[in-house]
Amino acid sequence: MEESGKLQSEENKGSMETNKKRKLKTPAQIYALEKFYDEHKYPTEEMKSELAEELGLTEKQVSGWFCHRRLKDKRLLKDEACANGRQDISSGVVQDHGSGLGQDSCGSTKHGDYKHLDPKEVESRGLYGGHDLLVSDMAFERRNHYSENVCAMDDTSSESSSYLQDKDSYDAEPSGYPIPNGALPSKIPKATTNMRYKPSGYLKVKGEIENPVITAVKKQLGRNYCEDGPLLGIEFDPLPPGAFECKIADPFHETYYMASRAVKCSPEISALKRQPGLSDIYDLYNAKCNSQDSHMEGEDLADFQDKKPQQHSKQRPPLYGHASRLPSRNSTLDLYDHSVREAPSYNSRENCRVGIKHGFEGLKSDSASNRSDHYDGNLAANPKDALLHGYDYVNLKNVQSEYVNLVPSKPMRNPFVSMDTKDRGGLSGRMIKEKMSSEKRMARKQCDDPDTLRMLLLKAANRVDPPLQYNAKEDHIAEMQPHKILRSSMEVSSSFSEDETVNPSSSLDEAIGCH
DNA sequence: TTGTGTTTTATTGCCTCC
DNA sequence: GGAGGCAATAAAACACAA
Repeated sequence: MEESGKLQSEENKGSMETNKKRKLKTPAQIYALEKFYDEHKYPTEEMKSELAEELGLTEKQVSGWFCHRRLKDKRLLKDEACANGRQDISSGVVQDHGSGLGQDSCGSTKHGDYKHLDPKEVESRGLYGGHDLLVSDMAFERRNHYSENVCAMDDTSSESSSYLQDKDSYDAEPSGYPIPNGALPSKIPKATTNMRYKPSGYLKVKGEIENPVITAVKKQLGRNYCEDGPLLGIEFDPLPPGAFECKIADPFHETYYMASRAVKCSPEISALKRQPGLSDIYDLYNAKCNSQDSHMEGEDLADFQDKKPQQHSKQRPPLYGHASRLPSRNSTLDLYDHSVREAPSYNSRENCRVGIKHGFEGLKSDSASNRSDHYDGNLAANPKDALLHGYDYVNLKNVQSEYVNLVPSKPMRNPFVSMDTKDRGGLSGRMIKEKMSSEKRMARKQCDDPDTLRMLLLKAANRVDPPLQYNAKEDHIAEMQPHKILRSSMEVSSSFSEDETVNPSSSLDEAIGCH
């Protein structure tokens, strides 16, 4: 805490001396804060300290952020209330698609309740994020689709289910939530833990009851079902003509196609797939996305690359100018950095902006310093172990990387669970543009940032699903073909030795170096 | 490239509660 | 009186249109 505080203050000093510019929080920090805020609108001093420490911020900053965040919520709630009349008209469509619980989440009475509830009381009661959703929650959830997305793999909408379980987990020992591959992040920062990083699976949503569709998908996938998404290497059959003309008419039978729809349907994606480099990752991502609005994916990678230099030039000086200035430990900031920077692709306007505003900046600033520092120190230093032993070294990164993998170019859009439909419907042109822009940046970031890329690749390597391509019991994890992924995703021409296969780090570094 | 609008962050003052 | 929160304000950062 003090370290971080000092760190922060020193940084602030340094920056303040030159100019008293405010510092944007990194996406990682934003994410952590948002996540935390999602659970604790009014964190205690202890929590703040903890969070501040984890994020490398000062308590003051954290407090201020929460304060502003509450104000923001309030304001948004107000706006929401103003727009309520209009929303009510279409509430039938708006509410919780596919879950059948829409009425619960959008009741006008909830709003009234909120108005009469002391926020602190509300928070202390754990109403936020719980089943007993308030309008504020809904507003937040809509806005904060980022967290939704993150949870999309942890649990597409685990807000309700996980919260109750986790509500009082702040002081609980990080138990290491099982992540999709069965690996347990052995060490998850408290702040992280409290942010409900429950990689309980992409398809774990608001309970089975709430998402029969998801259950159906699971059933359909059978043994091929992977908690955190489709299997690497799965090739979905081409869609029959006109497969998408009918919108999830029968989700129980069409989910299979939906899962691949994003990949197959979008010409941009198809183009992307042809693109050497991100294609595999992209596939990985897209396969997981079950995206329904592939039309929004119209971001040409070439376009990314064209603009890349421009973006680079726009980058501000690194927030953390030097790795040495950072604590050696794995801070939450660290942990989040890889993933969250790419992650902030909220559905909401607000969150969208976060992604836009912070995503790139955070990446650049941190990638130059702490990431290489800590990340390499942990994962790259012994990526083999990281691979072999799950995610011991990667901690939250792994959990986050679940998300990272999903966000190379677009946010998670779960057609079953999210409020995307509504969001999209409500998105202004600008929002959409921003959203797309944000997605674009995210993808670009992942191309630009070696560490992120490595993270992606490693994650991808870990995601090769044994049941499909290997016998999980027989095949060693080292055989998860990281090199294969590398080749396909990085277009690394060189062949890798066995050692390289075992030690993806070197290969990755090499690849990244080439990159 | 520039102007404009929006969002985010930081600061400050006031209020309430213990 | 101190701590914590809220609200107002300023300024920076950012996106976008002209």
